Amino acid sequence: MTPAKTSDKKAQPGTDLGLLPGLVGYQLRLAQIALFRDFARGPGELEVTPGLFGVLVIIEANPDLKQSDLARATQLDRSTVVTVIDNLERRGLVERRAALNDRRSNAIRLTADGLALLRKLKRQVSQHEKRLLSNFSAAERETFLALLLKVFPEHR
Amino acid sequence: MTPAKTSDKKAQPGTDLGLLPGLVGYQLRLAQIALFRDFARGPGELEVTPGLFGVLVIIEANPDLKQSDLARATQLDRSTVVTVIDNLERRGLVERRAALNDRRSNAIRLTADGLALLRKLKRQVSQHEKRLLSNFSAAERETFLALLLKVFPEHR
DNA sequence: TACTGATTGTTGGAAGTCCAGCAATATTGG
DNA sequence: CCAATATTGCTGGACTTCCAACAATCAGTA
Repeated sequence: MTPAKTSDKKAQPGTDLGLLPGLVGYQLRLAQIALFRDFARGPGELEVTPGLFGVLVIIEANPDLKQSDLARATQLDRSTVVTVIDNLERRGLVERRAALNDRRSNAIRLTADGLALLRKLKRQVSQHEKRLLSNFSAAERETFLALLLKVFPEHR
Repeated sequence: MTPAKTSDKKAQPGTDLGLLPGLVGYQLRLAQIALFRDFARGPGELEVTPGLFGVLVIIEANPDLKQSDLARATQLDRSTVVTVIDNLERRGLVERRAALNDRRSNAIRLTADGLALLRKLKRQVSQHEKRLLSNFSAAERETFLALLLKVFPEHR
């Protein structure tokens, strides 16, 4: 959930990056940027960012979710979730209902359109992952995933 | 180079994350977010983001760098570099000089203050890396770095 | 039950980033 | 040498995100 459309930027080889390439933090950052740029790519490009995709998946998996819980699950601020849901609601992918037991909360759920889009997105994301890991063996993929989880274990 | 100060958000265990946790792209994203949040942490907190740190390192390693080259090296847009340099210049860490051979370009270099700050930052970043990899053996660190580089090899 | 404190969604303001387009300057081809 | 093209830094507008503060509502306690 950040800007970045589809510009094809490559690193400038002529420039000295100093100590950066040896920093795991730096490479993690670069990989994430590249990931974001690649996400929307591919034949059937749908107007969704990795963050929005995550939001839709979580809403599908947790019908009538509260916005605050969504915020916690996605690591977004509550106020950001307001904007995000505004966006998705305007596009008819999601709807806010009154929660049953709590008059403060909204119960968020996918609309039929939202569900249909999510189906397409899942296929697209699957392609994206394939592309991402095209150089990886199955074992490497597992190792990579395990190491990523190890970075900040307290956060999951 | 993104917002995010120091809020202590943890994942909500009660919420089903669906297929997300199995996606390398998702875990990469999460790790990057956690990385960002941790970056400024620590005893001597200096007001710099990972992105700004990278900018300073590159400027130090390439005296009289042009803004456009900086943009390519940092994967930022040229217009974003304008803002970033404005910021650093206002803080007296960096200066724009007229380039010698090209009247369009600026030659960016660190000021004495910038260099001094960068020294401190390097120590801080080193601590950050240690924290980041506190659960990693040396071999795991190497493996992790190698796998990160493998994600989008065409970009380096 | 009535207070006190927490939680929920929202708004407003700030920051960082992107893209499209601009004028000034460089570079290249005829 | 000149015209066409490319590059450079910059501005303006749009997004996304954050934080701080708020009113409404809920939950726990005296």
